[in-house]
Amino acid sequence: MPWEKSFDEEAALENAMKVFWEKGFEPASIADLIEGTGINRGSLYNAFGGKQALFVKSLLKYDRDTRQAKLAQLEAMDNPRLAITHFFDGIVAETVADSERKGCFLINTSLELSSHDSEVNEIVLKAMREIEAFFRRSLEVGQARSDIRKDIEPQAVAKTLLALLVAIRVLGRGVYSEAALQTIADQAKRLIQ
Amino acid sequence: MPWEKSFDEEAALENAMKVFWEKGFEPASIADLIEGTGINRGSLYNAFGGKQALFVKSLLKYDRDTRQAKLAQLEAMDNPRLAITHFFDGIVAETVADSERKGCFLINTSLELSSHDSEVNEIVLKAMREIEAFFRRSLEVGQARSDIRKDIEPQAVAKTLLALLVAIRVLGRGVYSEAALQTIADQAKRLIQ
DNA sequence: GATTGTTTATACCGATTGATATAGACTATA
DNA sequence: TATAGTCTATATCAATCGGTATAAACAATC
Repeated sequence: MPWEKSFDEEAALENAMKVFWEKGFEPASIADLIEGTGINRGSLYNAFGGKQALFVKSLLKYDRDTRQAKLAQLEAMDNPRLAITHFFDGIVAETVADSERKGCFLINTSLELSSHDSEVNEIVLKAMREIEAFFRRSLEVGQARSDIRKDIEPQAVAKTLLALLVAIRVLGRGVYSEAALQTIADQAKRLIQ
Repeated sequence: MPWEKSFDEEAALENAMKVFWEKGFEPASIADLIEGTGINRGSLYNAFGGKQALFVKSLLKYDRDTRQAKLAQLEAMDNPRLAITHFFDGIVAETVADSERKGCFLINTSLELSSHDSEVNEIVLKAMREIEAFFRRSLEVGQARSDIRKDIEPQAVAKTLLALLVAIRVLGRGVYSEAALQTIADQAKRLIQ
């Protein structure tokens, strides 16, 4: 064996993800990705395949590191009502903390690509389904523990919470200020009070 | 005078709008616009300027023909609660009726371009602001007529209604089925009951 | 029928796109 | 030190992008 890999493939993927997240699939050029990752053109193609493959890897990494990690953390709180509350407050805080207002990579992708690429579409759909499932599960457990009002339908309210989440992410990209986003988040919390 | 204009500029703009609506600004090529409008390359540049100018004209036309027309129609009902109810039911019906699931041109644009182009951004922002203002006005009038519960804050609920509208438009592009969208619409109606 | 302005049909421009190929620098093993 | 594998640097590819230019076809006025 001559030489083990030198550049950090995971770090490169992390940087590629940021480029795609910020610009989207089409507008992100190979030149952008080369500059963003810091690795060479040849290495990039060798390590990740092509632009499309790198995008899919980036999206999966985002889903893993951001969405799945967040849901696992909230689930571990073992306090459904508080978990949902934290979720929404966290989303607002996260949205306004990002000076670039990139929004959510998954939701951005759902509007840019989902209709064109079935593999990407599947990733986005799975993420949405699992967030909704998390809400529903939380509502049901919360109701069982008499911590969430029992006159709501978990199935319907879970969908509405996902809707409000999506809206905060979309409107947070430039339309609404922090106060306006927090207003929506507060209404979400009010739904399950 | 030699010859009056022959091709229908308004019809061409209508068709250009559909192309941009379906594909978005970047992915829509000049070739697509030529094919979509049916008019020639030279005529297109002569009549509309360039791609960017044609996009702005298309977006303004959509805003005029779709959003402004809809709000005016609902306002004319002079029944705030029913107007909001009709609005949401109509959006769901409209969303699922479109087999291409194009969503809302304005909202799609807000995610693709608003951060890059200030003129486009202004058009989108104005549209959002006016929809929210319509909701707020409707809620206030409805409360004054004791037709809408008075324990809600029009300002906050108007923002939430806009959020749910945005979400229906986004999730309607491929994530959610008609039933799921209707569930969200029903929750919106439930908010003001 | 000549003139005038609008349309269409192409050819073309420079720039950029994603992608491939090649050559050389580098480092760890043998 | 020779070899093998990985990296960088660069040249290049065909295709496509938005936009411009040119010339012919066309119809209404004079």
